[in-house]
Amino acid sequence: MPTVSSEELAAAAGVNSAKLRKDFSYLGSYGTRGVGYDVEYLVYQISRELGLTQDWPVVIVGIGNLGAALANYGGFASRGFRVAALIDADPAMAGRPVAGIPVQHTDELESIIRDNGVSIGVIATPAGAAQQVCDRLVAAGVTSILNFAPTVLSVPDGVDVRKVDLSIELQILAFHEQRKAGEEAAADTAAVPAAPRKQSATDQGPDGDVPAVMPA
Amino acid sequence: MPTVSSEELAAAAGVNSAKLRKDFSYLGSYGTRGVGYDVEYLVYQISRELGLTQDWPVVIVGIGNLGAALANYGGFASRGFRVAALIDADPAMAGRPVAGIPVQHTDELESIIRDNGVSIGVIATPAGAAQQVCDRLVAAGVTSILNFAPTVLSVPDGVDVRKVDLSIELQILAFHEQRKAGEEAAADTAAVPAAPRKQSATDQGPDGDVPAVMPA
DNA sequence: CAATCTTTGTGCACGCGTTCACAAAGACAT
DNA sequence: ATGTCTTTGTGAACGCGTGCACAAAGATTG
Repeated sequence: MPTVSSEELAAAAGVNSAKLRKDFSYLGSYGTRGVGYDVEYLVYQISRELGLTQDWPVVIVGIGNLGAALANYGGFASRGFRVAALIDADPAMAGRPVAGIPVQHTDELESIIRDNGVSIGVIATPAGAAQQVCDRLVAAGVTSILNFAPTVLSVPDGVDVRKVDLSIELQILAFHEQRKAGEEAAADTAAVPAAPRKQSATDQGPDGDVPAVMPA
Repeated sequence: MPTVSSEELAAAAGVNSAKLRKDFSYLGSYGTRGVGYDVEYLVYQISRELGLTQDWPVVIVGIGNLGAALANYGGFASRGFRVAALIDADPAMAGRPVAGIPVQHTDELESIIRDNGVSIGVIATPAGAAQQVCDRLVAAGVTSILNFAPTVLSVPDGVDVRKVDLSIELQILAFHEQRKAGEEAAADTAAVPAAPRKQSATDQGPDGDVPAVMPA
């Protein structure tokens, strides 16, 4: 029986072994003292807790470049997600297969959701269409939405929305890049608004540590 | 002069006003007591601290669906990012414009990086090509990499890598969805590995609060 | 100019999460 | 079976971040 100790796992993940054990203990007492954790059993228990052992039918609405990329993305199937349907508002797209799945027209959105028992929807439409699509998804019974459109969606209570902004990660990289470069960078060309009046003692440009407002 | 108070901002963002003021204080003393923060000045200071006032040339490598989606993404330009070049290994792609930018062949990767002073690279290639592309980017002088390929990249010290896994957000939604549904869900069909031996008192399936291992 | 009122900036205390440290559990050797 | 050795599971302490509460600052009014 292949096993791992919390110490090994912690070293591999770069975290504290005690924290790892405490986290595992929330799932139950699956380890064996003096031996460690049975790998296969542990993997199954974590998978189950995370919902990876269930089959989640999802629909992707908006089959542009991004929607097509998502449909082709291999990581979904391996984590229990099944693309139940691809939906697009363009009639010219209807019937055309993307990633082996025929695109269906928006008119059929409601019936697709109901027939497949879909509870998770992915929105990859232009910003302008996102809220409307969102409303229809929710009305048809979807309770979780992954939003790639650059809009804040408003939904009723009980519906979860997660927004993915593809430029945020880039922004974080740029933030660190800026600090790597030090403050040798030339003053930038953008107009600098005048300070409101006073000359604060601490008003001396970026310096010191990473501000708490920035994600790590 | 239009101003905002920390109270107004905190209410809008749904956070504590004291924390917001403390965060702002890391950037310097930009508020005026009795009045609030000068909006224009505050926006500029935050933008500068986050690196939004600089111009960041980036290259996108791998112009498939995802690469094309990124090239077309409007959010980049508005945040100081400029797509300096699109690069693909397929000779058939070379010269073809995507989002108004001609695709260039991988052979030119090094010269593109050097000529444009690119320090941030985006990898949207298949998993198999990612590490090789990464190595070439780093050798050419790139020090920050945004990786959309489903692989863990290894890089020398001093190079930042951020990995974007499009299915992680979906997984988080599924996790919450599972909890919404309660434990009424039928036992799933996957084979359940036998418990190693003992019958633990706490081994009674998911229950209680959200485990600390799960992101919020 | 003095008094008042608003809002910032921050010291301090509280609470939560991480880490330490160890007793209990169980495997394994003798 | 008894003892030793490894590793878990967790109580307790520590440290950090959040939020409270207030003094200081400055605008505004009479």
